[in-house]
Amino acid sequence: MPTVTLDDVAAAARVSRSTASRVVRGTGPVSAEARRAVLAAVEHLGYVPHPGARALASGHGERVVVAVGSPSADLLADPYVARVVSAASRAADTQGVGVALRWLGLDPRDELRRLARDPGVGGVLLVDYTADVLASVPRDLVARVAAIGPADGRVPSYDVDAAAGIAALVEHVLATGRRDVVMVTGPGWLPGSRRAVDAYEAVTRAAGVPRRVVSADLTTGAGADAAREARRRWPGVDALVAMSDTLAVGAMRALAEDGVRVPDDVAVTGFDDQPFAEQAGPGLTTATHPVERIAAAATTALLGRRREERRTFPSVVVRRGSA
Amino acid sequence: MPTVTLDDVAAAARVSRSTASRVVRGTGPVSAEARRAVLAAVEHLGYVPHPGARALASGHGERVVVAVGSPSADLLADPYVARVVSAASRAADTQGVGVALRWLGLDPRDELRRLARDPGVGGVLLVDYTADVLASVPRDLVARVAAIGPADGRVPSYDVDAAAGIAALVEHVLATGRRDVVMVTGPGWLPGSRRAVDAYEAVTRAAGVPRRVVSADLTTGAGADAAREARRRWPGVDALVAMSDTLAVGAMRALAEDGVRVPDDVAVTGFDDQPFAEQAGPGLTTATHPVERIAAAATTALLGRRREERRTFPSVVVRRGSA
DNA sequence: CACCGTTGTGGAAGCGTTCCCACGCGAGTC
DNA sequence: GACTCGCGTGGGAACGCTTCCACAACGGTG
Repeated sequence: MPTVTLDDVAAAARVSRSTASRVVRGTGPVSAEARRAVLAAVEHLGYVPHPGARALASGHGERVVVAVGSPSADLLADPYVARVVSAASRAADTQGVGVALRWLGLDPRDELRRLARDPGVGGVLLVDYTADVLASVPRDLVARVAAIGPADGRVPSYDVDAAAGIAALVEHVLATGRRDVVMVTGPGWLPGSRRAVDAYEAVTRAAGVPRRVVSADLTTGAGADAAREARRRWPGVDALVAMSDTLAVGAMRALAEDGVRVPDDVAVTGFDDQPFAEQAGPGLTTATHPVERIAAAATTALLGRRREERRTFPSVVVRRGSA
Repeated sequence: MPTVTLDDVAAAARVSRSTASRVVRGTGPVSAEARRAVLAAVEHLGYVPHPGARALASGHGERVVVAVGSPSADLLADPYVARVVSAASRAADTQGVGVALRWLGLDPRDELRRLARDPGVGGVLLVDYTADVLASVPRDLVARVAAIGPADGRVPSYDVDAAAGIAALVEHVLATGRRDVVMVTGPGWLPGSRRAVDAYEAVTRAAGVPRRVVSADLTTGAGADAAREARRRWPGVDALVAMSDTLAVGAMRALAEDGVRVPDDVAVTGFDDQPFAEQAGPGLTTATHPVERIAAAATTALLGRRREERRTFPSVVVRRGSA
């Protein structure tokens, strides 16, 4: 089974290799007719660009590096990161390239510079980053970076529509008659935290109910603490809207230990629809976070050198027992 | 910063590019003097071979493919697979290579042949495979394959010492006075199932208590069903030893719904020590499964072309509330 | 002393792309 | 009608490496 090259495609389409290359990469001026012929040939011959050759000629490489930008290395073992890597690996496989996982460390700027210089790196997928990290992306790397999560305009962003998801959850809770809804948000350095709070505030303001926010790290322990803090500060609380399932499960645990019934006394919602959300206590009401689709889209875009400003993926509410 | 090429190295060492290449790859006859000069130049200039150029010229790349051998594609999204991919990606990154994820599909033999032929593939990590898949590894691929899990002698195996882990759990349960211990094992096609049962049988036989086994798919639903089946068939059951945390959590759920108290009426143990094991009901007693370490070791061995027959990693019991 | 294999070496031809440059061509401008 | 302009196109030189081949120098063999 001899490998199909761009020359084969060009010959089949009766154009030059240059034109075939332009069509495949989607750059430069090409007549509609030539484009059609080339695409047909690609389809027919089953052409797949050779990543090595591409890397060699273009000067920048093939590997996709999933770069974890959190200040701590713990998140490298995080299930969320694992899902991103896994989905990216699957998407990369179809293009004949591989994925690597790296922690940006304590000096992200430096590590990003190294990434930009590495001839083997075709693209960088940013995960769990701070605004700081986003700003340290070197200019010459920007074209090869995609952020999994919110971003400013400089770096393209692939993200769940968390604002809509959180808003829908808050509305759901209000629709069931709750009036004292506390938002449990993430740490301040996480860009998503701000966004979640904004969505929550918009809905609660419109509904004329009070706005109450507590902040916590994204662990079950912190979720438990947050639930207790909320009940202490606002004894009348009848709903807890958490920014993540992890937080929510922690909160439910604390409530159960304190003899508070879920959802009868306090409704609880999470976010992400992780596998354990289904297994937790009464079943956690949450909103989906299509991590796999997001990571796959970002990877494909990166490898295709297609540039998109931002792309958001819908989040839908999953009703279970907890709210 | 211009990239350092092999020509630069050759020039600095006052030899030809050919000789420099021989030294770098460690092949072919080279005088001691030339070798020394080249290595010094490599060191001094900070030379790193361009993986793309290498792949292009040599015809074969070095990507590591994580191949999922289960009959169903669902397991591609499995957290276990995600952990393997994630750890492999991290290990691969240190060697400057990438990892791809692929499902072997309904005809694993065919897909494995394709992998063997693919010039971009440096190694294959087998995951979630049947004995069948193991046997279909083509001869010329064997040297580039490692199995994450049990294996026959043909393919090197990197695996947790599940037998010891299960045995320790059964012993722990017996030590707390249980006498009617049911093993909940996985589906027959999974090589690990057999092993778990063997370990269970050895310990129960030695202790002179009855041997009782039910089999189930590795889902919470199946775990719930298995728990009910066990109680129906053996009403006096006072302990459930499951082959995985997922199974155990499902079992606990069914028991709770049926009004059976854990651990007072029935003790439950899992295996894997997954994150949710801590959060489940009374906290799941389980045994560790160092997936990350296993995957990392297998990847490193594969890339270093080091061949090991098999390597097992210890599993230790984690005591929580359920047993 | 012609012949041989062995050992170290350099030259050069690719590998499959991208990208720069030059070319032809028709439509506008003076 | 000679001129620029822009578009679509093709040619060809890289890109950094591996690998094949040729060759020189050498000691050993008939």
